[in-house]
Amino acid sequence: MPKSITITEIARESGVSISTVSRVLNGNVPVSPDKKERVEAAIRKYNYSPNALAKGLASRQSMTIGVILPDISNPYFSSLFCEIESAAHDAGYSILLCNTLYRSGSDAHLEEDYIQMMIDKHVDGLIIAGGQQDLIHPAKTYLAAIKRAASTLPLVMIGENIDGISCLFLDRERADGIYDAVKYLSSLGHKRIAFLGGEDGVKITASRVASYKKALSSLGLPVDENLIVLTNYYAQDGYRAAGLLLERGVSFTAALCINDSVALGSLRAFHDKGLHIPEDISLISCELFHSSEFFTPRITALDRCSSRFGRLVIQKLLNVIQNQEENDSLDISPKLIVRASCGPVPENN
Amino acid sequence: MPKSITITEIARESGVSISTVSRVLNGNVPVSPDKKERVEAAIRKYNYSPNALAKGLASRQSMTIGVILPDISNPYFSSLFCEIESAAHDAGYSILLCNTLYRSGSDAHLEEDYIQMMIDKHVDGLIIAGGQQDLIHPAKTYLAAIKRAASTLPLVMIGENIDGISCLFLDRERADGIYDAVKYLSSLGHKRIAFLGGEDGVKITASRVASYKKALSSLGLPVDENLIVLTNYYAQDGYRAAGLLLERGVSFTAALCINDSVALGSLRAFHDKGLHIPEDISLISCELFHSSEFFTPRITALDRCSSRFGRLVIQKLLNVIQNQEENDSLDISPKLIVRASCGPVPENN
DNA sequence: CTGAAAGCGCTTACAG
DNA sequence: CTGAAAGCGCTTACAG
Repeated sequence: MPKSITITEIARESGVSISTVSRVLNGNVPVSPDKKERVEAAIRKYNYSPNALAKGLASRQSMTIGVILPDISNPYFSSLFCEIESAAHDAGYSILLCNTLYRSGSDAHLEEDYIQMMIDKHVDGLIIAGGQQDLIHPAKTYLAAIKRAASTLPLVMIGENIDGISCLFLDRERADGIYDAVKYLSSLGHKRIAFLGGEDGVKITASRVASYKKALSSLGLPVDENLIVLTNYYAQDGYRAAGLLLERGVSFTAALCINDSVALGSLRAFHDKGLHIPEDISLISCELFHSSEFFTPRITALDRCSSRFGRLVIQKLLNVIQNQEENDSLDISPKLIVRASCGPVPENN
Repeated sequence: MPKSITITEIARESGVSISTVSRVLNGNVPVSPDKKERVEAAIRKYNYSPNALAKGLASRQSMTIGVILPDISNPYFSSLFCEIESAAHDAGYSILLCNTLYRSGSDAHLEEDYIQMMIDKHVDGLIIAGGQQDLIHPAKTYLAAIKRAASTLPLVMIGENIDGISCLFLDRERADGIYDAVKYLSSLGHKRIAFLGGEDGVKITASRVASYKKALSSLGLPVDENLIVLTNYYAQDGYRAAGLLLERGVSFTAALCINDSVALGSLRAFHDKGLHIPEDISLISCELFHSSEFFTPRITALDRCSSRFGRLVIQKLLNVIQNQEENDSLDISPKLIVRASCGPVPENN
């Protein structure tokens, strides 16, 4: 690869000092028009563009933001990421993305390593979504890594507060959504409502299950642990959860699925057993991705405004990095999008 | 934020020169055991980790690989990315990801800007998937940017060869898959087979449509332009394409969809018009993502081994970066996964 | 408005 | 095996 030309060449070519070239490049200090013009001509002539590594080292700003998440192929994370990337790019930052593949008890890459890597690369800010922070009991080494990161750079964690870590926690979880969903099912006459998908030991799951139980109780409906089947967050997990529920032989007429992917898998599993939605079973997704409106039937779902939330996240981080005022508060309360997957309780129930 | 400690502190603390610290850090040059031990102790004591920016500047290796793609929320790109990221991480590289949001004629971020940014950040290698390179006629400025990148760093383009650009082109497209799909439909008695989704002016679409036409001809089936509806690559585009096809009022008994997302949308559109799959219409997806096996009905689809392809891409790039031997050739010929979305031609046809 | 100089935190010949 | 020195390509007080 050819050696790229540097600020020194541009300075020589235009007969000024490198300081002056730097000044026209950054445009923050006045430069005399004629010198400015000569420098700009040289820049154009050589198609010069400054080395961001050198610039970052000297200015202590890498103009890079780090994002660590477990699985970019999960629609929740990818839509979050798109918002973050887009706004970051508009602000002049590029994104270092780490996909940890974290799943509890799997052979994932270590999140701690990724966090250290972000520190080493001197990102100007770091966003961590998902992963061990969502565990009710994260590993000590993970917490230590988070703490170290928080003391080194602006850090935004997408999730619940963790004691002893001082950084910005942004929690998208809102309890009211689940209540609305259960109430809607209840209004259709459903009494035995299952909960499918999500993962044991994970905060989001625990909190949604808790909201579900609370909603049932407050509506005078029975809470039955046999109606809760936790697996994971993907279509295959919805398929498995629905299958397990049916195997248990408990009666139910409706189910909450933790998200669209799980709803898709559950749909498939019920269909395989000859059960129809919504005639036999009513289904609601607790978190809408972009696809559920195309399922058959179209799935009633909670819209948690993930994409707007992504914008909030990056805005808050940029505010911290740039020492700016807070300006935005955002309504991300979940909204129930009623579609075709719920119906009245079947007659024989 | 506190000032992070540097190699100088470690050198002072352990009573050696920074050269020696550098040597134990990189472990390529022999260092006496006692000094080595003292340095390592100091490193542990201060939890020291070298500044990757400074290291990159001095060593001319940023240990970063750039990936530019149009939409990470598209399952094709996200699964490709996951493979790339994982293998890159194993080799010690981190990934700078740019999501250009490129769609022909949209207000996307300029791909040229992203390419320049990658050059500025001195990535050790760059992978470009999708975007303007897939157009039959890319813009001149885009081609110029690609050319500049190719002359500056190791570049892998995922797509067809472009004249005048010397970099590694890796094309995943294989003609035989489409033929197999059409032949399978033909064997079920279908004669009027539609093509849904994809985008006009885009190479992949053009090549799949060409393969489709060629397959029809070679099987003695009629080619009818009215049976081809190009829109785009997402579920909503499949929905729209199927709707447009029905509006045209041409008769058909089967359809090829350009990918799983389009198949999902088409499925929904046909269902809305009271048409059943596979009883009324047989459907095949020309590119499998992870979800079609959960659709109702399960969709017969071509498996193009995208994830294995991702591994190939990063391996080739690393080979170039590290001047290594080529070792891997990979079978990525498409395989038809027969599921439940195709049936015999309805009797009245 | 401008240049010389020091510095950002590393690596890498070079001489020993 | 080891240290002093130059250098990577920028920025940023400092003095004028």
